[in-house]
Amino acid sequence: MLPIERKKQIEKLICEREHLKISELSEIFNVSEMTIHRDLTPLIDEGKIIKTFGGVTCAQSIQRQQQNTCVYCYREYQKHLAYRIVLNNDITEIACCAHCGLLRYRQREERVVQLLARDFLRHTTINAKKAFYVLNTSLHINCCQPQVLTFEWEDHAKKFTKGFGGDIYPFHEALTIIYEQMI
Amino acid sequence: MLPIERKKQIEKLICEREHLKISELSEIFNVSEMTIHRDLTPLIDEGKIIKTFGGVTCAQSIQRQQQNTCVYCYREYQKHLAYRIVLNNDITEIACCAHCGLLRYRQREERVVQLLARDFLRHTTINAKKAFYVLNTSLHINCCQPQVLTFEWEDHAKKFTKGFGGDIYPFHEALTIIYEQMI
DNA sequence: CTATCAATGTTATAATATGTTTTAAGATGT
DNA sequence: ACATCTTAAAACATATTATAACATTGATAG
Repeated sequence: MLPIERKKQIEKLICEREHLKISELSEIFNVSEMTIHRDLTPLIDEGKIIKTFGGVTCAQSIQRQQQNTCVYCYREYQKHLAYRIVLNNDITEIACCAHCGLLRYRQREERVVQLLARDFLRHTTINAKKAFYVLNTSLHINCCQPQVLTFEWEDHAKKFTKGFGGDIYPFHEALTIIYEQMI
Repeated sequence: MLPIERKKQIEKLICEREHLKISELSEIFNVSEMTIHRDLTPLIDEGKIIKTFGGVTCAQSIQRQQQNTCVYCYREYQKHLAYRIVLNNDITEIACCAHCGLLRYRQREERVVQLLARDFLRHTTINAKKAFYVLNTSLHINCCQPQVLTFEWEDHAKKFTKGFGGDIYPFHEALTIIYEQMI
C-alpha cells in the first residue's frame, strides 16, 4: 500500500471509530508505531484529529460529545431534526427534535428571543413559531415520542398528512398538546 | 506496443484504480521504471495525476475526497441525500443525490459491489438496489434535476406520492429513465 | 555506411520512507 | 512523592524510490 493511501485510510478510520490507539493503527496497517506517529503529524497540524497519550481522537467527535446532545433529553441530535432555542444572553440551546424543543421552550419561555426549527422535508431553517406541527402521523422517525414534525408551509403539511395521516397544529396548540401528553 | 499507446493506457489505468505503484506499472507494461517515470511527467504537468513517493494517484479522486463534492456533478453534497457507491477496490464514491448516483452507477457498473442510498423521510441508510425511486414529484429539494427521491418501503413512497404526486419505480427502471432523460 | 534522433535502459547519487534504538515525558499505583 | 510502566519524540541506520547523467538500441535520412 502506498503511504498516501495509508494516510487517507487512517484519517477515515479515525473519523469512523472516533478513538483509536497508535498501537492499533500500527497493527492494522502493519507498520511501526513511529510511522503512524509520522502519518498523524499533518492531521494534527490541520486540526483534524487530536492526539492524546497513547491514541488519537477525531476532532469533530470531541465537539460532538460536548455539543451535540439534546438540551432536554440528552440524546444525540441529528441536524435535520434539531430545534434551536436562542436565549436573551445569546446562548443557543439545541433540542433533538420539535418534541423536546417545545418542552424546553416551556421551561425557558420568558428568556427566549428566537425559536428555530427545520422544515421536515426540505431541511431549511424556519421560524418555529410560524411553523406547522404534525402529530400522530404514521411515519416514525426514531426520535422522541409523541413524535412532532415541523413544516414551513401548511400546504406541505397537508399533502404529507394526506398520505401518512396525522394532525396539523400551529405552534401554541402543539405546545399545549405535547405538554399535556407528557404529564 | 507503441509508446503513445502505453501512455494512454497508463492514464486509463490510474483513473480506474485510483492508486498505482510505479513498480506495478513497470511490470504491467514490461518496461523499466525510468520509462514509466518519463511517461508520467506530462500527466503530472497537465495536473491529471499526482505523484507521491512510490506511486501515483488520480488527481480527481483526491480532490473529491477532500472537498465533500459529488463524484458526478461536483456539487457539495448533503449527508441525508448522499448516494454511495462502494467499488471492488474498497473505495467509496459519493454522489450528491440519487440522480447523480444512478448516472455514476452506469459508468462504474462492473466494479460496483454495493450501492447505498438514504430513505428520504427517515434518513436511514438503505440498499439502493431494493429502494423505491420517486420521480416527477411536486416537492423540490434543491438538488439535481430531474429529481429522484429514494424510499426504503413502497408503502412510504405511495403515501408520499399521494400528497406530493410523482411516479414510483424500482432501481433498474429508475436507472433507465434517468439515463434516457439526460441524453 | 554513418550521422542523427527518439526511445529506452543503466548506473550513480539524492531524496524520501521506514524501522530501531535511545532518551524524555506522561500515566498509574502505592 | 516516589517507583514503575507506558508512550512519545529524537537520533540514527537502513531500505526504497526519484532524478540526473550517460549508454545502448533501432530507425531513418542523406
